[in-house]
Order: sequence, then C-alpha cells, then structure tokens
Amino acid sequence: MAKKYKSLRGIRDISGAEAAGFNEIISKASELLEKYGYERIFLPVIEYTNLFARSIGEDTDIVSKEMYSFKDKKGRDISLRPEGTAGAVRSLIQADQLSGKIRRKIYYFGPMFRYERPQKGRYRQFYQLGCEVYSFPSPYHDAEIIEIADKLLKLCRVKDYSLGINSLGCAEDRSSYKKAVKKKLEGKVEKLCPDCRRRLKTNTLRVLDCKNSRCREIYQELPGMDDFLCDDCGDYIEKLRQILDSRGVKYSIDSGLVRGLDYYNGPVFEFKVNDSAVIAGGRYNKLVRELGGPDMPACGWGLGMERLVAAANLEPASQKKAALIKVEGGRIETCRRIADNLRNKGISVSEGYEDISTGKKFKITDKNRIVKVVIIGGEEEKNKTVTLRDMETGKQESVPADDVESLARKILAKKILARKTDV
RNA sequence: GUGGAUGUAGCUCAGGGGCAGAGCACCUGGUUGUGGCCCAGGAGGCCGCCGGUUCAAAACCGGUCAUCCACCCCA
Repeated sequence: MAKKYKSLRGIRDISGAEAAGFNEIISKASELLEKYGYERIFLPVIEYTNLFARSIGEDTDIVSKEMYSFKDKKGRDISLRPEGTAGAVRSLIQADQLSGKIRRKIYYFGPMFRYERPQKGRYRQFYQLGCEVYSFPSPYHDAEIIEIADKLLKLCRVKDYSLGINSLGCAEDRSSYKKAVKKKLEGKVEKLCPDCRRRLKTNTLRVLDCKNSRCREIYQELPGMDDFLCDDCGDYIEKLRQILDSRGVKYSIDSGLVRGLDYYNGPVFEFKVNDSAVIAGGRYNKLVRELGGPDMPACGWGLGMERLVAAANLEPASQKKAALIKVEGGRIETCRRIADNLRNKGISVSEGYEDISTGKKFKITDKNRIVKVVIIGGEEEKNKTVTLRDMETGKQESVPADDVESLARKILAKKILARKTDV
C-alpha cells in the first residue's frame, strides 16, 4: 500500500462541527461589521519578511522566533503572515487608499501562521478575523470596535468572558515609564524569575504580564502606567471609558495588559475566556507612517477563530434538509425535476443515484441525519405522485408530484429534531 | 525553545520477550420498494519510524518523528 501522507505539524484540517462553526461565526461577524460600514478585503498570506519585522517589531517573540520564514526561488526573504494588520496597512498604502481619505474601515478573515509548539487553542496555521479603522484618532472609534467585539461575543453566546483595558500611552510616556520600572527594579533583579530578567532588557513592559507569583508581589510596588500618561493620553483613555460606560460595555482596567506587538500605543484591550485571549487589539497611530504611508492613525482587533468556536454556543445549522431516493421504476429526470423544485424553495436536497440496494440508500440517509425522504419509484411515476417518508416516525404519505408548495410545506412542517438518542 | 505524558485496526483502548486483541464503526447476506433492533458471516495491522540487546521484540534500551498537556509567547 502506498504511504499515507500527513499534514504538517500544528497544521490541521477543519471539518464537521468546527467547520460549521467557522461558517456561522464568519457570517455573523461579517453581517455585524458591514452594518457598521466595514468592508471586507482579501489579503495575501505571504509578504516580504521585513514588512513584519518593521511593523510588529524585531525584538518581539513573534518576529524573532515564531515566524514561518523561508527564501523563495530568487532568494527573497518571505514569510507567511503571522497576523493581519501589517498586510492590511501595506495593501492600503500600496493602493493609495489612505492619503486624503477621512475614514476607511476594513475587515479580513484568513489563515495566519506562527512557528510554535502546538497546544490547546494554538496551532501553526490558525484563523483570524480582524477589523480596523483608519481615521483621525477619536475614542469613539476605539469604543466602536470594542462594542462590535462585545456584540459579536454575545451573538456567539460566549459565556463568562471579560474585557480588560489599558493605556500604553504615547512613545514618550512609555519610555519614561520604562525608565521608572527599570530604576525601581534595579536592586531586585536577582529575585525575579529568569524570564523577567531577560524581559527587563529586551521588552521591559512585558514583565508586568508575568504569571510568577513572586514576581507579581514585587511588581505590586511598581507605579502604574497611568501615572506616566501625558495629559492627552490620560484624557483619551478617560473619554474612552466614559463612552464604554454610556454604552453599557463592561470592562476592567488591567494595568498588566501590555500586548506583544510593538506597534501599539494608547488604548489596548483583550477579551478573555478562561484566561485565554479570544479577541485583542488596540490603537496604532504610528504604524501607517512607519510603513511608508501618510500620517494616518488607526485602531483594530484580531479574533482567534479556533478559540471563539471553542467558547461559542452556536445553534446547530438550520435543518431544512431532505433526501431524494429513487427506487425501482423511478426516472432520473423526475428526480432531478423534483429536487430542483425543492431547492428553489430553500430546501437542501441530496440525491442518491448510486447503484446500491434501497436499504443501503435509506441507511446512508439515516447516517446523514436527514429526516425527510422523498421516494420516487414506478408506483409514483404511474400516479404522478411522490412518497414522503419521515424517518423518525416511519410514517409515509403520498403527495402529488408537481404540487411543490405542499411538498415543501410538509418537509419543513415539523421542526426536525435530533436523531433519536443513540443508545 | 523548555518540561511531562502518550503513539497497537477508521475511532476508543486493552495486552506485555514466543499465534495480533476487544468494543464501536465498516462491508456482505438474512430483507434487490424502506434505515435504526436482531442473527450469521467478512474485511481491516510492518503494534509511529530507525537502530540496538536477544535464539526470539509490538513489548526491553537508544534515537527520531508525531500527538496531547503545561511553560514561554500569543489570537
């Protein structure tokens, strides 16, 4: 037997209930976002590596150790995108969509790639849905994307999620805060965990996110970021809080929330379920400029599909389904005509023309959890009728073949329940 | 990148140096115009891969790859 091929490490196939969940979340999210004026864009999954290095930050873990990078046939350094924002900004600048525009709102969905050890809710190829607003900085925009995220989680019936908010301030605020943190910790470096000792040098603010209890104790004494915010940044986050309060969005201030991408400044936020971030984002006012575009502030978030599907309580997809079974004496033309008639009525119809026993056809129908079956055979052809069978009750009735209305009504009539308990 | 657990049939797993196993699923027939239940039969495996120890390895040892979990980090 030939060798069986396997998918790459951390790269999975998504099918069945999970795939249905993806479908449903995408349709809920895009409907919601479009109501707010966001337009979908489709972006490439590969870009030049330096786009990500420049935007996300050379020293971040994502760029320094988690990028799926390689050389193409001409030796160019390219990477599979680890997130969506860099490509979105690149695309808008390239098409000159930002200069002179007052506002631009976009959303995207697709696979992202990070070369990490796979774990629960974390894969090398994973899917993100994200949205972004490019416009003058107004806390109403920050509030809007947070509100949309909140609504989406509610639409997906996610239970027990929490929203944390923080302000990273502007570059000046951050650098004075960093200095203060370093100074305060100077004499205590030996007491910190090895990770924090490293972070202190490479990515100072990340120490605040440490889970180590001894580190946390030490950090209790640190001043908060909010003490270092300039008036503008302080007013901005305050205004955002007021707007969220007035819209009934619940949140808490989380001064340890620092984010792993360098391009953020100002407000940042995370929606968490069981300590795992499901939707996270913030403001990035300097990014467009950094990537060669005009001075265009922006904010946005990204959503982890695998994590959201796992946390969501979605209704099973609507079950407007029927199967069509041709038995001895039935004509394929008749079956096709009736199947199409029903499809025009919004019913999903699967036809089975395999040359197998009738029992087998019913068995397949049962396996596919289809409850309503339209049977067409010699008897029906002669009487110009079809037989409609309910697989749950076992009852059958005869319906005129071309009375599409009544046939469709009967198929949709009873809400189809889950299959009799599999005992 | 670090640590732990686990790789045996499609799935869930048992076994433990000497015949490759169970349940579920699958296929055929009983019943070629009727599924589930029942009965009878069947198919399916280099026991993850490579090497070592041994008369003999699925089992013991080493390596490797993969999966899961935790850490790091992140969505």
